[in-house]
Amino acid sequence: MGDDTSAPHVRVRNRRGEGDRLRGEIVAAAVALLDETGDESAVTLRSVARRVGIAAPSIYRHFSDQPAIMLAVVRNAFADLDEQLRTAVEAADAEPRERLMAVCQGYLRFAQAHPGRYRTMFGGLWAPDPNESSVTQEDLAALGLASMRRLTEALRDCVAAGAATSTDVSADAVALWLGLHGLAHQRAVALSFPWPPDIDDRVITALAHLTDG
Amino acid sequence: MGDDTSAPHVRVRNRRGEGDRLRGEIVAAAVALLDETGDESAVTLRSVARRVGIAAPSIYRHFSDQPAIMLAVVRNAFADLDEQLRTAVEAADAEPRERLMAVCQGYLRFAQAHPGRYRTMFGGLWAPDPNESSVTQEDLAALGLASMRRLTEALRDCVAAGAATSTDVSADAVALWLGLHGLAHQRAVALSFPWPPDIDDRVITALAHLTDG
DNA sequence: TGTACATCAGTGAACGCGCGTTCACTGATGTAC
DNA sequence: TGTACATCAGTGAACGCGCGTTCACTGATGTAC
Repeated sequence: MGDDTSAPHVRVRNRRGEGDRLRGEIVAAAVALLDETGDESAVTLRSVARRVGIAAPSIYRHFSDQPAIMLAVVRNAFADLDEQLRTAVEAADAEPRERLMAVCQGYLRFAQAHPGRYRTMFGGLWAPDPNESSVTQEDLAALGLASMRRLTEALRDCVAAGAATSTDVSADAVALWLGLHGLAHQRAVALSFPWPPDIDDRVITALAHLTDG
Repeated sequence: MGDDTSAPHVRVRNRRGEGDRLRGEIVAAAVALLDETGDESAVTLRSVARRVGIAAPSIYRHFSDQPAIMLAVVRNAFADLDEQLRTAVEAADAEPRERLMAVCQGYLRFAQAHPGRYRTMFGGLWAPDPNESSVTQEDLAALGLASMRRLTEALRDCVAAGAATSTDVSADAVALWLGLHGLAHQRAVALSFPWPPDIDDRVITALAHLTDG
């Protein structure tokens, strides 16, 4: 569990022309630190460098500063989340209600499997200062859009099939996401909480306006 | 806006026997820093001391270490939240549906008015390490209970009056809280988000299983 | 009423630490001739 | 095929900073006699 025992990891320098590999290693190390500690502030430039097995200044070849690493981690996490939702919906059978449940459960599973990453994605603290960052506001707002879209489509299909009674799919999809987020976030955070056994279904069914059966 | 212009604040030393006043000033300063920056990590022992106008070591007379300040801030915030819910429900008229809406709106108003404090209360990062803190796990779990209770009671009254169709009030109150939390947290965090105009009612009505009208 | 003294409220200097960042550098390796 | 050299991948030492915490202290003030 000590830093010395994990990853003694004698790193071999990348071949000439393949220096960009290090970028990926840096992000992976940051993600690992985040998942292990669950604490954003444990992901420092120096801790990441130690984890990768390089000198701290080597990071500057790939990231302009420390917040840039966090930004890459978050982008990466949103891509992972969307990928998980995609495979969840593909694995489900054709029935719209099943597909919606699959998307929702996939979302909750992601949060439960990676609580540190989830908290960071939606915690807002990693966000670069808009005054001195080149990352635009729209750029950030777009991050959750892909997942939101999957949820909206799944809900729309339910309504079309008569499995849900929503009369404003876009707005209800947002409401449904808020419920999932509340659930996912609290699970990612709470040490103990009096969870009712069927809380997932309870939240999803109510917010999606699913019909009985 | 600079630290030098705000609070030049020549502090007068407390009278003998009234040293405990400083404890309150320290918590108030920590809350102010949290509300202003929205960032937990900006609340350091030294920044709090600067804000109060005392030397950093003076804090040790009242708090054993830095996490102890955060714990006091969080306890204080939960007490404030419950107080706000109490007055909200008192101000509402007798109709159960109105009272439930008042509790929910009071909750959302608190989060919107104090986003930094809200994030900290439910962010889990301030939590003292259970291994080296005397604060018990139950102690922490009890923090949100008072507010949860108010929500449950309001929902129960709705069901009794036929204004809501829940068949498991305790579980549905948790579900309702999760929706409120998702909403409150996302509002406290997001720089921009495509909020549907009636999102509050949409979330509350669905999760509380309110009947129409 | 006067005075010695214990206590209280708070200070100032110093410590070691990990942090982000800079700077000038090193040594291996692909490439141009 | 040989070789000079530009480039690339990464280093090591150092900087100033703010942090939490410790230590021995100071000076005002209430209290006991």
